[in-house]
Amino acid sequence: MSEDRTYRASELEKKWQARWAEERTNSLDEETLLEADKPFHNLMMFPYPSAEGLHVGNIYAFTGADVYGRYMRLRGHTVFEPIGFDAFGIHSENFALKIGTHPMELIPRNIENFTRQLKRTGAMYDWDHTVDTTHPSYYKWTQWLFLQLYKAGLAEKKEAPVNWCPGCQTVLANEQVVAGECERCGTPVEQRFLSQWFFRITDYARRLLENLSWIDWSDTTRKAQENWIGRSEGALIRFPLREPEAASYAEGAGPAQDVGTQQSDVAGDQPTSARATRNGDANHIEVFTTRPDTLFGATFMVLAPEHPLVGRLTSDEQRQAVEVYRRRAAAMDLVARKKTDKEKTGVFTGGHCINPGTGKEIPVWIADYVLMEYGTGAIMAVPGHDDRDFEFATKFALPIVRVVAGVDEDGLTPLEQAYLGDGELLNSDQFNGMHWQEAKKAITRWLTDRNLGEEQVNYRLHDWCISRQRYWGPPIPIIYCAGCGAVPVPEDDLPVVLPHVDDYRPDASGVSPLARVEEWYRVDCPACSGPARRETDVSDTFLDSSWYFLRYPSASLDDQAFEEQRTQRWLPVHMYIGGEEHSVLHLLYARFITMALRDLGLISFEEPFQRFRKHGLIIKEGAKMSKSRGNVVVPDDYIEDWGADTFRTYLMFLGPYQEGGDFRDQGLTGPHGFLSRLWDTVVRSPMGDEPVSGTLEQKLHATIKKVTEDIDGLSYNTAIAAMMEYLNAVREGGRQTNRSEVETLIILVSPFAPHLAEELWQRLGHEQPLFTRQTAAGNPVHWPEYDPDRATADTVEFVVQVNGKLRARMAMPRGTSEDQAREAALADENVRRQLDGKQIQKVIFVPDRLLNLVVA
RNA sequence: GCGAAAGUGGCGGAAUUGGUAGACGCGCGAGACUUAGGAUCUCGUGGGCUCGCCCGUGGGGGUUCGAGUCCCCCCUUUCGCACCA
Repeated sequence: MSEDRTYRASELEKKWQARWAEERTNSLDEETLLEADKPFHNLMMFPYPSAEGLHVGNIYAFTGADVYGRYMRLRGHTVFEPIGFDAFGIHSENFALKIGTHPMELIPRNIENFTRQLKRTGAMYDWDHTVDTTHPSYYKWTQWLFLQLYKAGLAEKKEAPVNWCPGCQTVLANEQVVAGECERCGTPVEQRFLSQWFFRITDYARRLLENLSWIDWSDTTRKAQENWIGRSEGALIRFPLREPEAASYAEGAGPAQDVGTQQSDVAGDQPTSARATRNGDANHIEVFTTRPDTLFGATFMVLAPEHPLVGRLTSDEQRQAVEVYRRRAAAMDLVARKKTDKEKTGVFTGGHCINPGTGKEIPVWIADYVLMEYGTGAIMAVPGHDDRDFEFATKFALPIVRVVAGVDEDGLTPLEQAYLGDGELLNSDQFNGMHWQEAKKAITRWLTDRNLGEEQVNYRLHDWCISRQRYWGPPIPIIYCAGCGAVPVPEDDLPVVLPHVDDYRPDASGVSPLARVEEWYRVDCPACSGPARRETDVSDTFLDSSWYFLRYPSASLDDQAFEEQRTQRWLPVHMYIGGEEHSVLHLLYARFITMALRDLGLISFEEPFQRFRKHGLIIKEGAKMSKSRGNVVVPDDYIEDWGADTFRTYLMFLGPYQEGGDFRDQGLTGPHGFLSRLWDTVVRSPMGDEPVSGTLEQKLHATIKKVTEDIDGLSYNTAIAAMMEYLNAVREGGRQTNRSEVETLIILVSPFAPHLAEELWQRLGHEQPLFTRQTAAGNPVHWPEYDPDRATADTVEFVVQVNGKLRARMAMPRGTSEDQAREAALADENVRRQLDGKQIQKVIFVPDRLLNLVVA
């Protein structure tokens, strides 16, 4: 039976996978979902099922998560490890268009292929509780979620300048615009003004930021969110208006109407941010500044070209120039608009306002370097102390005044560039001599007393635009009626099923493909039964993924999105592992949705992920993997050749999991040799039944300790190295091995190589597998304990230094005293030669480590 | 420009309350064995030489008995953010 004794990974893995499927080893039954005593929700970011199949990067991510889940399971937890498919969205749709297959055919095919691949990796997914975001049974609840936010006033429709991708022909979220280009296709993004649905995530900016201080997440991810939310402290300051002499506004005339007509032909007059509604009242322009201390240095004001007060401030002489400039700015795509290296442009409006500090009149300009989307869309320009304002003032010969002086500087020290350093105020009346930090508070207080300003905190975060003028997404469940306005689809009528449309191509009109399907969008108004029309936009795919983790435990229920008891049992997610590329997109939205649901009383926690850890990225032979380079690792081939166990173990070994590493074909032989040797030890060579030998016992305990601690900290590479080291010691010199010496190792290796471990476990005569069907009571505890006393060696290698240089190593019993160590050191020939009869001036003794003799 | 992380043998990477630099693996060299297996086993493998030392963790300073680890300056790389007032 020699065949029986050869390590045939592929056959053996298929055997165990079949058994897991048959015995539902990894599926939780309803009772377990409801009652689990020690629940552990082990979540990984669900994949987008591309046509290319599972990428090695996916497997890397998933394996790291699966190792952790298996480890927790061996410690007795009931581990819920779900997987699903994030299959809506522009990416799928674009690909479907490209190959000419309808997404409703393409996506199920991709999902099937992904499922096959995922099963082959040996991860312990619960295939009875998966989600597919494109299935009506899932997006019914995505639509339901929208309705809950709508009812709570957190969803609103507003006309707004949005990022428009001419390539994908759709609106993009700010997060999907990378350096002014479409994240997906790289086309420069343009500005358009469309009526869109927004979620008021900015209402949660403060909480989203503050909770970052206590959630247990990878530091870099928290930092990325912190930057994205972008809190800045400063002041809101009101500058009284001085209207242009020649302006055609008669006293008492309603300027607002005029503003409206001025705006409409140029650009929308709505602010993007829900909170930026304060551009000033009839008599003031408001600005936000982080440097209220430089108020007296504000020598002019700059408004965004889209600012609603521009029309009113513009004088007749300047009107034409202003209009031309505004038109140009509106037409400009956002790449060009936001390029920082281009020369500043701008136009004087002819209008003025009063600097409330100096009481002097200052001119009001418009320029595209001021963005309507941030703050109030207007700035007080302080050219003396701001680089951008300095550049602008220099170009247009506007006055530059110094109001902060550093050491050895005074009011006469010329400014060759904006001064941003530390210093004291000058040219600022009663605030002269004050340190600028102090002046910030003092001037803000002074303004507050006069009702000309107040302290203000501003966030960079924008509201979340969820409308997409595309086909492949869940229709937004709103109906428009001439009489009733926007009416939510009654919950009983959900889902609003996405119809099968043959021509789902987007077009440049900015109107969704669904708007061409009259029989679909024509409906009766749910309120008045009159003729009405459905919303024809679909929602952003980030909405699908913002709540999927809530769905998993309740995935088998069709009467509610997430059932209370299950939710309480399994959420918040205990461990979430995923890529850093989702630091500010998915992870922020998921947090927002969770907070909103909690405020609505639908769940009882406000942070969705107790622990989040990012995984690193895999490169191939030192280079980024890409199709164009032709160096993409196709996992199927490797798994077929080497087995899933070797592939998994190698992926976890090639570098620190949280940092990624370099995939090298030759590298696979290392872990493969290790697993083969383990196999040989158990199966091919006779094992004795002696207890663990003395030195090995210490090594075994040290290994258990190391592997346990390393898996806890996701340091998989060093955990594997420790196991290799141990196995090498067990087999050293071809010695007779004992069953007692390898049995524990099989358990330690099982999170990485579960198939092999089960097979060896069985061959050692165990009737029950390591991973048994999970129950509410938990799992059998297999993970070994270690004895801390036995995990340390009795003998240490002790080092003797002379003047900090290594001169001798000697084996010493643990706990050797300084005197004994010194005696031994002085007996060493080499040490004696180094000392050369010199006077020992100082002795440093580190117990069980070293002795350092310092001589003159 | 701002922020974050990182620079260690031929290669992937170990080691930081400051205490033996290079664990483990790949590759390479020498040998053994053969049930020919992506074998296995043994020994070696940072550089240099006068064989006892010297040099060595991107570069340069510093603190210390002792620095890959701490401090200062600089260089390089990667990843975020980027006219955010």
